[in-house]
Amino acid sequence: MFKKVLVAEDLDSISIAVVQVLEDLKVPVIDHVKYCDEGLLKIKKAALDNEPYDLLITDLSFKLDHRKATLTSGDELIEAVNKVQPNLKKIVFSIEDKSYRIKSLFNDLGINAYVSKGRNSITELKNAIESTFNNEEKILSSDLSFSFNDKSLIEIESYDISILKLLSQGYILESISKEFKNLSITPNGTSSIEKRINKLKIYFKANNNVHLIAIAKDFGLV
Amino acid sequence: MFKKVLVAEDLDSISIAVVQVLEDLKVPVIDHVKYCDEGLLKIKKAALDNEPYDLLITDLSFKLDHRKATLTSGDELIEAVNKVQPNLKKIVFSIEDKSYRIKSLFNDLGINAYVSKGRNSITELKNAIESTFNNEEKILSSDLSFSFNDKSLIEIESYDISILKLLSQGYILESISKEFKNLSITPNGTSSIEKRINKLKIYFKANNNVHLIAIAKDFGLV
DNA sequence: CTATTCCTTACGGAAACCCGTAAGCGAAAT
DNA sequence: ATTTCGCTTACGGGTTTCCGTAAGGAATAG
Repeated sequence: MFKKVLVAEDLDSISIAVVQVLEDLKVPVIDHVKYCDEGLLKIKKAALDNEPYDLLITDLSFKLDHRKATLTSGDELIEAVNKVQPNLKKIVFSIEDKSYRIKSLFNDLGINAYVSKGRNSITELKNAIESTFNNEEKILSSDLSFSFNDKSLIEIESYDISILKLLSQGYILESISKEFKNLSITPNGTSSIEKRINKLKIYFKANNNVHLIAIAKDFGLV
Repeated sequence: MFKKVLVAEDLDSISIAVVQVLEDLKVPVIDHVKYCDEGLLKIKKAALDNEPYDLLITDLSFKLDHRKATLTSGDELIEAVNKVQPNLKKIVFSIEDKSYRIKSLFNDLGINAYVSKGRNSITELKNAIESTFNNEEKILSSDLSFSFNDKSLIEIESYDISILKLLSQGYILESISKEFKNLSITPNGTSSIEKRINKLKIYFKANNNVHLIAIAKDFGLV
C-alpha cells in the first residue's frame, strides 16, 4: 500500500472521513491540508527532503476566506504539482459530476482516478485508492454514468469556453472580438464568434444568449 | 441535551462526521437518512408513535439518482416537516453561503440555526447544537460575514426570482409577459417587467441580461 | 495551375434588447 | 372635488443580437 499520502480538502467534515479511510488501509504517513498553497509547499518540501509523497487526494473547489491564496482550486494545485513531481499519483475526490470537467482532469491534468462524492463514496474511494496502487488507469467511481467513449461533450474546446466566459461577464460581441485580438486568439471576427455562439446554441438547444449562459453555468463550463 | 436527532445528509463522507458530533454530545438516539423522502417518513412515524424527534439536522442539496424522489432538497424537506411537526427544531448544515438563501431559511422556513460547511464546521456545528438546545434564536456559524440587519438582499422578492427564472430558461420579454398573465402575476406589462429587470441590472451591476443571469446563477437565485 | 473545399470575415435586415419619456389610472391627501 | 403621488403601461429610437447570404483567402486535390 501507499506509504505517504497527502489529503487536500478544506471541509473538515469530509477530511475526517478521508483520513479514516487511509488509516483503515494502513497508510503509515497521512498528511492533511486545508489550503492548496499549503499542499504544494508540503509536496515540494517532501520531494526536496527525498521523502516524496506517493499519492495526492484532492478536492476541486476550495472556499475562499481571509487568507490570500495563489492556488484557489484543485485543478490549479494539480497543475502546479505536475511541474514539481510529475510521477505523483493523483486522485480527485469531488462533488463535481459533469463529464466535461472530469474528462479534462484525466486528459489535461493526468489524474489517475476520479471519485464522486456521493452516498457510497467512502467505499468508492477505498476501491479507487487500491486500484491506483495497482497501477490501473482512468478509474471512475461507479455512480458516474458516462464513459470515455461518448463524444458528447468532448468537442467543446477552450475556444468555446473563452467565449462563454466573456459572455457571462457581460461582454458584447464587439468587445469579445477586441479582447480576442488583444489575446491573439483566433478567429476573432465578430462574425466568426457569432457563428460559434450559434453552434453552441444549437448544441445546447438554447433559445438565445441568456439561455445559453444559464445552461453553461449549469454544466459547470463557466 | 437532545434525546432524539435525525440527520438528513446524502454524502456519506460528511454524515460520518455529523453523527460523530452527536455521539460526542451524548445524544442517545441518532438516526440518519440519505434521502429527503425517507427523512419525512421517519419524522411522521416518530410523531405518530409518540416518540417524536427533538432536532433535525439537514443538508440543503441532495444528489439525484435512480430513485424517484418527491422531496429533492432540504428546503422542501423542512417545508414538509413544518406541516407535520411545526415545533421540531431545525439546523441546516450546508455549503451554501449566500445571504439571500440563508435569510430566507430563517424567515420563510423558521429554522433555528445555520451552519456553513467549512474548515472548522465541526466545532461550529457542535456549538450550534448546544445553542439551539438552549433555545437561542437565529444562530449563524461565525464564518458567515453578513448580519440580519443589512438589507442588501432582502428586497429581492419572489417576483424578481420569477423573472430571473424565466429569463434563464430562454424566455423573451414578451413571453414572460404572457406567462405572467397566465399565472395572474402582476405587474405583467412588458414595460414593467423590463423596468424591473433594469433595476436588477443596476443592483447587481450587470451590463446586460446575459451578465445578469450569470450573476444570478452565481448567487444561487435561480 | 486551377478547382474545390473549408474557414474567416463582411454585410444587411428583422427581432429583441436597452433606456428615457410620457400617458393612464387608482389611492391617498388636502 | 382636485391635487398629488405612486405604480403600471405604452411608445420610440438607438444598440445589440439573430440569422441568412456572400465575398475573400488559405490549404488541398486533381
